[in-house]
Amino acid sequence: MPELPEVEITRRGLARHMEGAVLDKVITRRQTLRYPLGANFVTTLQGRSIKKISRRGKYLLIALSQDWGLIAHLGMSGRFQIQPPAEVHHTQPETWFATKQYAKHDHVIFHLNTGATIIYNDPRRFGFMVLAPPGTLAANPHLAKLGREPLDDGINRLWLKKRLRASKRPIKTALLDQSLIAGLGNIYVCEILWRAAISPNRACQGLSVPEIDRLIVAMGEVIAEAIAAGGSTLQDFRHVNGELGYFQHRFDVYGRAGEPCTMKGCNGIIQSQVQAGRTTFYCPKHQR
DNA sequence: AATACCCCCTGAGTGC
DNA sequence: TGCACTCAGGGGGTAT
Repeated sequence: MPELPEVEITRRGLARHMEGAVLDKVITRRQTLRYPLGANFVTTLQGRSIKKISRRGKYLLIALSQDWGLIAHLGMSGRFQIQPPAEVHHTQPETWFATKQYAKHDHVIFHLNTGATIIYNDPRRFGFMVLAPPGTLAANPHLAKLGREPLDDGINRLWLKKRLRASKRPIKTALLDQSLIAGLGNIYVCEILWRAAISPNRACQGLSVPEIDRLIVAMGEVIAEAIAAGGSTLQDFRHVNGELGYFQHRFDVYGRAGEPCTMKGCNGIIQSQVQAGRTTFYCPKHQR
């Protein structure tokens, strides 16, 4: 489930098959996900070409012809699936669409001029898609307040120190704050703090410069490794079921309450606690 | 201004 | 086998 690495893997898969293609037909099987798709959703998208797919935090940004944009968020359970081109699309398109069987929670379907089909499935419907009229993408309320990207070199010791200096809240909560750093979620925040050997309960303003440095290094490593792990599973849709964004990745601390800590030289036991309504996993022995 | 809480929704897992 | 209950990786609105 989607944090920055999963969204990035999804982005790469979608980009490979959607960039340069035209949205021949768009089907909405319900009018509302987290938010209403809008009355102009289908009519605006159909016939438009896809120029580029990028990512900001956990948001997918789909740039379309005539400068329109589509912002997509996967929420907790959103997935994109790519289906290979089917010959029948071209010979009998209307029959094919009329008889097509969709899975439960397949909400939005994009049929491309390449013959490929992209299906958005989201059981919980915390995800959403919103159109951005020409020129409005950067100012969109969902994106305007996002913080820095974890893999950008814009995150450095001075900047982070300054942002944490005045805050009494726990570092765990701060790392989940999308207006500080965009893209981290509960799993990877736990992993980052574990690797940086910093307790999730530490107040932001009490972190030393060496600790902030460790945090920055751990953040870069954990996120880059997760993307690499996902990238290695990303295969051509002709050979797999086309599921994007989910991959086998072993976590060091998340979900491991009661298990021995695997940090080298540590013999602690992983604990869990609830912070700001979210479960935190950590090793009380080496995370200080 | 910063922070804490509650809510949206379905499915998977657990215990009885 | 069924039922009740808890929990889930996100974000936004509101209250303090």
